[in-house]
Amino acid sequence: MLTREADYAIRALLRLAQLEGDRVLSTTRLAEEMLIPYRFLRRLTLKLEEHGFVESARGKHGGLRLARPAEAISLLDVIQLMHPESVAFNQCLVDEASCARSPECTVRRTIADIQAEVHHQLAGVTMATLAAVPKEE
Amino acid sequence: MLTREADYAIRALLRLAQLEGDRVLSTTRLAEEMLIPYRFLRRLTLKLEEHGFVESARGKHGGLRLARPAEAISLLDVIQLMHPESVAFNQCLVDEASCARSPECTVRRTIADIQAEVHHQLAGVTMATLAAVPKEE
DNA sequence: GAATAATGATACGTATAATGTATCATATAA
DNA sequence: TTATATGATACATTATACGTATCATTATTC
Repeated sequence: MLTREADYAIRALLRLAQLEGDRVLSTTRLAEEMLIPYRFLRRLTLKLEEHGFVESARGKHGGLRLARPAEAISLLDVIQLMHPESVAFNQCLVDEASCARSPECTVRRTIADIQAEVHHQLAGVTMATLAAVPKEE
Repeated sequence: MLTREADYAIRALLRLAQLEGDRVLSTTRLAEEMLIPYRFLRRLTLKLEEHGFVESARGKHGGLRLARPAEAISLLDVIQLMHPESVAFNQCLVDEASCARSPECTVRRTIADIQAEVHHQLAGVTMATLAAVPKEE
């Protein structure tokens, strides 16, 4: 399950992907448009900036823009940044030492295969993909 | 991420799937063999029984066995019983009313598609599938 | 029939994390 | 110089995952 934080991050980045040129959008408007709690978004965008997903302009008429092409930001990227565990399918696939069983155990291998497939799919959807969908949102 | 409860349930059912005939296995041994905390397993098996996954025999030499064929118990079945949220990929896919956005929003539809694919895969792996793997566990 | 070994049912405790809010500092445009 | 923006943290509140504990009931075996 996506956390709200990851969900909000995806929606915020999607909106920024829709901006033209090097326009910026303020966090205030971003929060309003995407129905995200303002203060939550503020904290969240700091992390996005820290990790090179967005750039910010301070002061009046400041705001945010993507720091890299929308094609270069996948759902997997965002989720792994915001909440790595939500794309891990079992504890042992995050922390090997957390499980006393064999690393080759049937359950682990089976779950790992499914996880790999999901990661592949999540990596295939980028902010450009989402932004290209005729908007209904 | 699978919860420990779901993980344990899968491992317990897998072990029971390996029993021959209508043999039973006690919770004590099941816990030992599959490295599951005994009391946790006790509570967990009640739920499995309540929902028709296992049958129990009480008294001395009692224990548990599968209540239906191993082929008829998929990973999806078990996870959905133990922890439905862990196979839901977003809050809005569990509780429509939790989100004020359009049901047709891009993010929701995209995540829903990926969720459907994962469910398909989880439904394709049964306790019989797992039990058939040459054991290394 | 008493002792033993098993499950049935439920209640309790604790630590972590998700979600959201608040505060103060800093930068920039008009 | 004022207003509007972000930078950086700290705080509060639930919810829940995980594990433990307790008492009752059933069936086998000697």
